[in-house]
Amino acid sequence: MHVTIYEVAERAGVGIGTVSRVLNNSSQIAPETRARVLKAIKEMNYQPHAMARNLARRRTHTIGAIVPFFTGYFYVELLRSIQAAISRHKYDLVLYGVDDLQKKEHFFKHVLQQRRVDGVLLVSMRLSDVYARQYLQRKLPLVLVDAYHPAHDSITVNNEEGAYLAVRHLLNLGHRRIAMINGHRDSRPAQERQAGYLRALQDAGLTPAPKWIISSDALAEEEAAPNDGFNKVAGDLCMRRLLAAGLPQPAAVFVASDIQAVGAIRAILQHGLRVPEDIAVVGFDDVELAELIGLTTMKQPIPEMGDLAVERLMARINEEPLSAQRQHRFDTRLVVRETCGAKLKALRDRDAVPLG
Amino acid sequence: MHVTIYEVAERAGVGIGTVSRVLNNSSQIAPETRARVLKAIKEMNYQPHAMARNLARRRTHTIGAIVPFFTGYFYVELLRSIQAAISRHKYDLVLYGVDDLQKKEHFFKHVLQQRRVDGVLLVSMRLSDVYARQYLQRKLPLVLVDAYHPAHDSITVNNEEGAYLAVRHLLNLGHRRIAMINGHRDSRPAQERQAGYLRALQDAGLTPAPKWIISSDALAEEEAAPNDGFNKVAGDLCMRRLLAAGLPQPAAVFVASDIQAVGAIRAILQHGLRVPEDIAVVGFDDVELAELIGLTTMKQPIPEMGDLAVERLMARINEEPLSAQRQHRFDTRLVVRETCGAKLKALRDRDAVPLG
DNA sequence: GGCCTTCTTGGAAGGCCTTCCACACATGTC
DNA sequence: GACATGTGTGGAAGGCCTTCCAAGAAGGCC
Repeated sequence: MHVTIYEVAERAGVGIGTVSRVLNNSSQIAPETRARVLKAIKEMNYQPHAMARNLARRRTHTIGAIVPFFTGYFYVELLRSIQAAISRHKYDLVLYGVDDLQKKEHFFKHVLQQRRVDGVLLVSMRLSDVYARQYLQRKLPLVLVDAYHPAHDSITVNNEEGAYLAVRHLLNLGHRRIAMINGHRDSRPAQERQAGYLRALQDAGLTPAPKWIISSDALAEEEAAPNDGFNKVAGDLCMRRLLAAGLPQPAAVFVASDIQAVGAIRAILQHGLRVPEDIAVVGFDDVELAELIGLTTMKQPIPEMGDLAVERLMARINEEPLSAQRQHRFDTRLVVRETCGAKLKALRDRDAVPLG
Repeated sequence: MHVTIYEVAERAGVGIGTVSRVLNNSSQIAPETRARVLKAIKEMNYQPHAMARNLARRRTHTIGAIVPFFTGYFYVELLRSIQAAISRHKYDLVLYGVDDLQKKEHFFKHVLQQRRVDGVLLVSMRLSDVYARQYLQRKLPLVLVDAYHPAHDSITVNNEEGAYLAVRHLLNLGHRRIAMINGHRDSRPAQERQAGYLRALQDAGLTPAPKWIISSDALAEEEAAPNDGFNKVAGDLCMRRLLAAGLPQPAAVFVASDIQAVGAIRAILQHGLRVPEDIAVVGFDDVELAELIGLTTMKQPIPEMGDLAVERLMARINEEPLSAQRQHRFDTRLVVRETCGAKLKALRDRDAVPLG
């Protein structure tokens, strides 16, 4: 039914090996022969059968991405850059969307064992030592993005420092009563961001108030959406708790993700308070959404992370000798918009009558 | 290196055919034999080689999705439901993200010719007759989502009616000066939405003002982002044009996509006007974002569309005799939030002293 | 002319599975 | 006992490519 390499070979009056060599433009072929083969290929509209190639080459020309698919924006933007980079390398991208963290093991296994892919990108998910070892054993290249394991390449962000800078910014604006809303603290980024928050307060000589650190894992299962807690509902609920915690109220909140910040802002407004006048808000991620709503936040270089992840993975797949460092950590950058009140303050300061 | 079916067969003391039959739990196998084979499989941690299976079965157990990847939210949400549905069918999803409409042909060809996938979902992209025919010829199942071609299955939304209802809603609120902002009008949804807008005005006895119908294709190439024009920048620029068109100003705008509406709203605010008091806005799509910013919009049943698309595709792949209808058209539903001013009006109406 | 290289080419083997045909055996029927 | 039927199994063929080995042809050298 479909044209095969045998038919092409026959038509071109050559052997199948020759056709294959033309296809993979390998080694030396007489220019005249190559032309004949190419002509036959064109005339018969021949396309090699991808599966057969994969089998013969022991390469699938495909990479798999295991991505949490519940939250949204951050992953989407990452996925976009990953997809673009992979496409540049002429690889296919198989997407394994994990909509429930319970199922992630299934995908780990699936990808690992069926040899459908040449390499794997694992996004924002904890890799257990068991699987870390298995991937190494099977020599299946693996790059972690927004996640970390000492035995594998990883692309992360300096979460601790980012959180530190975010809180520092709020401190510089004169705030002292600064709360924090976090995702589930079993994730590494959540832990690191909290550490940064604490360090910033301590460096400023402030004592963090436990009741002002609210994580979505503190919420009842049914309340917060499940999974990693980095979602709008969790942000909303955490903020309500914070507001219900009694006076004095925090004057500012550092929220560990933009999407939670959206929920938190809504809760503040519904409580009859204003952002940033009554409560200033700084988020983390800088997803597109943040710009739309004027959220001050820490920018993660999402496209760069995706790009680098793919480059690393390709290098592993092609067994290029890699430059020493296997772990890359990007810095974050403060993006000042409306919700932190900095612009408002600048206006006021300008208009204020100098006392001196 | 890897365990093969031969080794399993040897260990279990059976033939390879038997192992294969156990693997595909096909036909009758003596329970005792099956148990022996399963035991061997387990002991050797055997996993069949996906590529070899694919080659032998002439099935890839993979479906491809060609999705425009530049705009964002609508596609993401669709993709999420597609991914979930595919995963339920134990299929893999290969994602072809088209970041530039110029490249779409490349993917059409790629998918078509290399037989990497058992079926294709084509999202929001026009399918030329040439490719429509080629897909039929090669018997590669194809389902269009948010796109239409008479020769293939398609899942669409009643855009004309949706737009009609949106404008009707604005009319009901008492508005007469209603403008429209659209995406590139070479896309079918854009055309249909415009048709609905015009019909609503005409039904109300109003004459549409050409200068109040602004499409992103009217913008200079460099200004608007490229591709389909359904994006924030285009929305912003179109709105500016509208405001620059002189008095009287429109009192309401129907925007053909939520993401453009976001841009439009920003333009309105920056122009010193208020939403909805000075200009009411209604969007189209109801992406998550819409809820976040309180945008009144026409809801497309995005998850249902993704689900149905996959079901249809699976039915085609499995050559199930399909129920007659190949084209499915979902209805849209008005979701009233803040930007249309309906809630505001309701408040006022309640507080107003009855004149009678 | 004889021998050695260097190009270029053909095609078998191999990658790992599914499927189909054939066969062995058990059971049932008259 | 002869035959039909049904059940369970083995393994060759086939799916379509890449790769490697062998070998023919052509050219160079003494």
